[in-house]
Amino acid sequence: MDYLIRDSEIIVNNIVDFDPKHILECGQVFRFAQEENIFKIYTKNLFCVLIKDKSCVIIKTAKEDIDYFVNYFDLNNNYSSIKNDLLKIKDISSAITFGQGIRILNQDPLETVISFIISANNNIPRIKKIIERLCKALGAEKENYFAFPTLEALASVDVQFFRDIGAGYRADYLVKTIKMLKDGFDLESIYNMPSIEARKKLTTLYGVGEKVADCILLFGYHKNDVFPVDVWTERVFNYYYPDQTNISRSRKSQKLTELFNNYSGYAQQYLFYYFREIFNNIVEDEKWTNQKLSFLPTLLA
DNA sequence: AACCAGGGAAGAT
DNA sequence: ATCTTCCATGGT
Repeated sequence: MDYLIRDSEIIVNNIVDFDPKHILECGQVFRFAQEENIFKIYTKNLFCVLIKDKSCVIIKTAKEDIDYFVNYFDLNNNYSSIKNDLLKIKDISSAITFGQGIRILNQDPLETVISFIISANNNIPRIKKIIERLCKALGAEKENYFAFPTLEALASVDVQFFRDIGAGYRADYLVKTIKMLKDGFDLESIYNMPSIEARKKLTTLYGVGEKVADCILLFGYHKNDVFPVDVWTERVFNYYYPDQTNISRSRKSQKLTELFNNYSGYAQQYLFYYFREIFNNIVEDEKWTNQKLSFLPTLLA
């Protein structure tokens, strides 16, 4: 076991497979704050603090929420073994080394659905602000933060509310989807569905297309056999398959899923995180050689 | 089929 | 400093 529980703390010893920075920056979660080596994470109506030490990470939370966070951080999943299996499929060792501390969180389905509708065609700083305002306006007030709103609270407001918190044209999608959820769309039933069927059901929600559905399946339901393709992972695909850059995103996602099977979600996270970072830093970073830069034309195609 | 609909970050001029 | 581009979905 890579962790132990002591009172109201979880101590994670294997920090090769657990890095708060990697976990929080790989695009799966929006409610967190970082200061030095302290990370605050808000999820559903719960809260925890991560303290990064030399050789361990300490997760502090309320004693009664320990079990929730063991599951939330996916602590009973062996990421060393996942990485090992991934490398047998394709040599993505640089991506795995770069984002070695990534874990796929087990997030609340309702929060994931609402958050990723907001995420569509949007940037992370703005997504975070919209969700913050949403929680502040409709979430239960806790000691130092606001919980994510319940479905009932979400259903109590109108389109103008979502416009006012900055959701833009996604306001309509949110109102319509929340009404569907209120009218009996069963988020729990998704857990037991095969991914293909689950995706079909999720895309009937307003504002949920294929990419958003895949994010919900991966981050809200831990379905590992989906590969969300956004602008960054499309560049990953174009890099590996320079002769197929013109096929649709949907086909690209399908091809990547065929390649990685049940490891698709993990592969997506390592590859997304690595390619986004290297591309963002590539121009100003002088240590990148011409040889390493040579893949850029296909990467950007 | 091509375009638009918030808006803020980030790059370009 | 100000302009332009980016972003995923659904409707026209």
